[in-house]
Amino acid sequence: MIYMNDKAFGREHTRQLLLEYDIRPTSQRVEIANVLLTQPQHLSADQVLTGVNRLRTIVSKATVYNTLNLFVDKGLIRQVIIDSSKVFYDSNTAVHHHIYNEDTGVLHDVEAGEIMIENMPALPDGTERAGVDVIIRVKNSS
Amino acid sequence: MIYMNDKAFGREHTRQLLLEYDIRPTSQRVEIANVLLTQPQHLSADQVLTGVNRLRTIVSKATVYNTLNLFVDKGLIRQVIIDSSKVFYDSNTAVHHHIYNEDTGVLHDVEAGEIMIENMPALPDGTERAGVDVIIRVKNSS
DNA sequence: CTGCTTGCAAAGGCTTTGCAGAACA
DNA sequence: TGTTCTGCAAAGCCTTTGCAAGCAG
Repeated sequence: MIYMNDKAFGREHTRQLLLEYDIRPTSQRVEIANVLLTQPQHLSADQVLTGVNRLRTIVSKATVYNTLNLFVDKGLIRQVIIDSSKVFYDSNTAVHHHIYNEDTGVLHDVEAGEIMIENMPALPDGTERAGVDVIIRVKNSS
Repeated sequence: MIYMNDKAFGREHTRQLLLEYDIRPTSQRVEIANVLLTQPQHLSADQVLTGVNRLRTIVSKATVYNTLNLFVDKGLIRQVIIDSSKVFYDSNTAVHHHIYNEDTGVLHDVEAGEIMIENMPALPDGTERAGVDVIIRVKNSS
């Protein structure tokens, strides 16, 4: 299992990481992965696009979208859905939850161990658990 | 009228409900609220549009969107965000959570009492809780 | 060679908005 | 009368897709 901290190293490590996730490490994919691993954890597709082309245009918009979808499919990152117009890509694939400030748009991580969910209800017949998302929504106290 | 002869949610009842939420009960709003209250609980904007115009066109698309946003702002309904392309409007305003079947797209309610969340983490300074969303994602067992 | 990848532009889907006319207090 | 609503069409946003050219194995 790869842990967060192991991900943020140089390009060679990024290449290895992609290979471990069965992703061919093209130069664009390495750059995108590097942005995700180096920047603050929660980035929108547009932020990734901006980050990767900071110095000069390296990757097209279409490739950013396609690559992010690929990474999600392969399990390298996961989507965090906050509201209908805000999809974030989270390079922390460990089980954890989120606190979202509705006023500022800031998203915080909450370690899985910090929240105890008990009495998990019975799942519908023929189904098994795929994941649990907890989003604690906060607002600035007035 | 139509198939909505449900006595529990007659037009007069709906009108009163809107007034309680500080919403002026125009005819369009009453129709939209009626659809939300008599149909299965989780509807997309498009499903609301279809439902309300089932027999003949009563409400425009723009008004459906504007009205749903108004209802959310006023607290009459709430949004349930499943993924970036699936926003549902939930007329169950009681605190509760959801089970989402990723294979079938079916959304189930979970009574708040069925899940115990303990050790709620400290919130960031200057913020107060606005709500907690829990989505249990399941898939069909293979 | 053959199959992936990439990038551009175009297409899509969903939602919001500008504005004029209608409804309502 | 002055506000508030509604509906149409247009505009906006974000994301995906078609297709031709570029690369990799």
